[in-house]
Amino acid sequence: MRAALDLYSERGFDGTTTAEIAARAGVTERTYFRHFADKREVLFDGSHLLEEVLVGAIEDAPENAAPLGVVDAGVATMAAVLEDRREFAGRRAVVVDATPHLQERELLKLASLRDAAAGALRRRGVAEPAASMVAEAGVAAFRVGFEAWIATGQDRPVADHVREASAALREQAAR
Amino acid sequence: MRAALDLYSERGFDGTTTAEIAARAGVTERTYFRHFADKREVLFDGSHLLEEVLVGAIEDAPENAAPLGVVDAGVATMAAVLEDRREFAGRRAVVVDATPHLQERELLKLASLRDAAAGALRRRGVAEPAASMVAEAGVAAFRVGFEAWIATGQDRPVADHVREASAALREQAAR
DNA sequence: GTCTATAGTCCGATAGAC
DNA sequence: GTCTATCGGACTATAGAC
Repeated sequence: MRAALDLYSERGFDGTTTAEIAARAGVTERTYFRHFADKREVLFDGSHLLEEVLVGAIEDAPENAAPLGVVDAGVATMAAVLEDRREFAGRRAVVVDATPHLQERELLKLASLRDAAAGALRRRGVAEPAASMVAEAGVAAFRVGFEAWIATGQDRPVADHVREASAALREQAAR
Repeated sequence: MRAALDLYSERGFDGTTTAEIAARAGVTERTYFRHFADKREVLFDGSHLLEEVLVGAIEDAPENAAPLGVVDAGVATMAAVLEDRREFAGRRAVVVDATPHLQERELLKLASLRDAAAGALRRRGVAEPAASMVAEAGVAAFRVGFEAWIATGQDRPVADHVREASAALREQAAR
């Protein structure tokens, strides 16, 4: 993973071959593909951990709490996990933003996060389309907040940015 | 485009080669790649048209209309464009839902739609992060409404489903 | 670890429309 | 004369089969 991020940063995603990543990591190309399904996946390894945090937060929330509040709290918790990895997250974000192929994979991971959150809400009794829309809103706040955190040089906690994004949506919905 | 959709429906996306698509359309493989950047793009050709509809609707809205209302109206208009193509849209949705590679591309197109809407809102003076969040909410309503339309056999207008999704989010935001 | 199919790029040639 | 469409061959890297 480190070898890949370094190479993608140095030469760009398209300018890097899987053989080069494998060589820098000291393994063969076949071994690379045994660990990661494709050339992109190497940058998305920890994403299922975030999903567990979000789903867990939704499941553990008080029974009759408002769905949007539950999800907003969950995504803020999830964001806080990234606070410790700010350097890796920042370098990774630069590469992803520069590469459409990586953006696609990132969006698929966010969609998986959103589906998991919507499922957890439905299990709490939230009906459709409310469950899907609340999940979308939460993941959107996470994404927008994360981007602002990266863009502003990470001087404020990422969870603050995320909460600011969800507050902005609530305000607009009330107009 | 017809050749590709037919083949993807018959044999699946992975079971179809670009050479086969080209052959069925009566051109060479090289010609296929001059029209479409890759194997996926052939199913996403009209998407920039939807973007124009949405951005146009946002630009033409009354000056001090509420941003979320403007975007909701815009995505409902955009959805209505698909009403005429319900058969193509339905067949296409089946293939996309079955194929992660195509889902990724679909998500990228939705992200492009979202960025275009956020940009149009900023030009109207909406600040961040409100502009991004309102754009996310609108595109989410479009996606959720479209899926419900496909899932229910298209017996009600797609724009109805989209409006129902945005109404559900407003309701949740008020709790 | 070996072998192979296929997606996708780069080079260039040709030909009709206006 | 320029624009745009088709086509061909050779090539490389990704990714899957075994």
